[in-house]
Amino acid sequence: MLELQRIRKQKDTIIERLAVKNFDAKNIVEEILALDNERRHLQKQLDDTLSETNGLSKTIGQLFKEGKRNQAGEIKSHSAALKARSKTMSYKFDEIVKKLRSILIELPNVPHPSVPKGVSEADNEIIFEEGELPALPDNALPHWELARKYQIIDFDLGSKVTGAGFPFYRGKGARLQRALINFFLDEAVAAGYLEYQPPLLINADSGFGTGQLPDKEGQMYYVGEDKLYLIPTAEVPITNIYRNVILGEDDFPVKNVAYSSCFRREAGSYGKDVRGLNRLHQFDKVEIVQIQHPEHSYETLDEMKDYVASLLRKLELPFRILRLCGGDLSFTSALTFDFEVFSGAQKRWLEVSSVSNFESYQANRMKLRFKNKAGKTQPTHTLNGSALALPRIVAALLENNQCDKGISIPQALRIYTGFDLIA
RNA sequence: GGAGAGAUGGGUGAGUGGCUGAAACCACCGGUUUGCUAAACCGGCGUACCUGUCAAAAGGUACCGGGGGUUCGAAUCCCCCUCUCUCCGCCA
Repeated sequence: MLELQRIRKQKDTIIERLAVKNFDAKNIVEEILALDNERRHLQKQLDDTLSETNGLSKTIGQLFKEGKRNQAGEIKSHSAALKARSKTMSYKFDEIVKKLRSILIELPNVPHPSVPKGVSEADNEIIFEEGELPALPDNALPHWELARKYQIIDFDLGSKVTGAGFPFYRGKGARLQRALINFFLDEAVAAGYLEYQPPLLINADSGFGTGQLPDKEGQMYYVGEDKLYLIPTAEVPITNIYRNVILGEDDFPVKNVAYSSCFRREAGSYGKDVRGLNRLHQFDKVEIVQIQHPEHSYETLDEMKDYVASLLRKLELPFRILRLCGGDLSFTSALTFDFEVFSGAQKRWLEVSSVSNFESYQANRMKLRFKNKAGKTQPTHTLNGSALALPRIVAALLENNQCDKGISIPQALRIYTGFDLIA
């Protein structure tokens, strides 16, 4: 949610920049400003009336003490009339505030100046590429066939027990999962992140805080019996730790990491993109979250970007970094870098991480603030990134490292897997 | 799941209808004193919105878990919800 003050001050800039996201903000911004004016006007009226009533009440108390009951009675009736009036005003005021808020949350975050205009992922800007694409023989197998061949992931069994998109990992496949999780967590802790193990279900307030609700409600699994949602990413519980929190300047940067299973309904997904591990309803991910002073958040974004790159380098996977264009940028993000690894047999780039700066958009929404040097509270900036999402990493590892003897494990992972080869 | 108790500012905790945005103490910040540290003393110390202003100062309103009600007036009385604690039951 954008700050109202900012909309008041930078109306034109905001409209201009949101155009990069292909969002026509003109009308909505005008409406917000009109409602805001109305709200302020009403509040002034209401406050004045309440102030008058408070004054009268004090007088009544005084008169009662002095035993002047008759006089008090007169004022009482006046006060009662005022009260009725303030009640009507307050009702109207609440309506306006509610409406203002509901419109305010429809306004997406303003993209950073470096975000290129564009309508789809085709317009994303490749800013970095590293590693050699694997030269696999023509008979190289896609990961879902390798998974079957070596009996390390069972998709059919998942379908039987749960449904499509809920695979079983088995034997060395399961061990590989565990190895990756430990590898990612250890790396993050070494980089200064504090490890958390979050709840996998969250309440509606938390869903709202990070922006999953109300707009992406259909993407989360909902446990109606208890009014809880399964987390689509650890970002939600980890960032919401700081909902309604006021930090000190000394607390920056807050660096947290968490492994969690992630649950996504992925309603509407279909086709070749979703085969095998490419898109699942349940998957594992290690997520890094930082909370930073607004002046330093972009340095932090770079730091996180470099960190994710270091992981892929250690896994010896060819990868590239994309700067998302306006059209592909999420509702809440100001700037996002996507990481893609090349999966040799599918001959496709697969997204394995998304590192974003939300600036104050999430923080303002969840009232995460800090006291600045001047002693005023202002929203912090929040950032997060996957480091990393497992399934597509596994897909690329399996496909790229396949050879006659089996699938070889990259050096960095071997101390975690305890084996060099899946055969 | 059953029974009971409770929820007050960063913390402890007072407050059962008006003079309480809230005592006191601790923590914290500033100052005085002081070889240094400590102690002592003095002062400050919540959040949001509105008015005001170049900015401030100043003022107003709301907030004592959340929502609603009674009353001229509610932290204080009533109703609902949430959460916490204790005991019992169940259980990884």
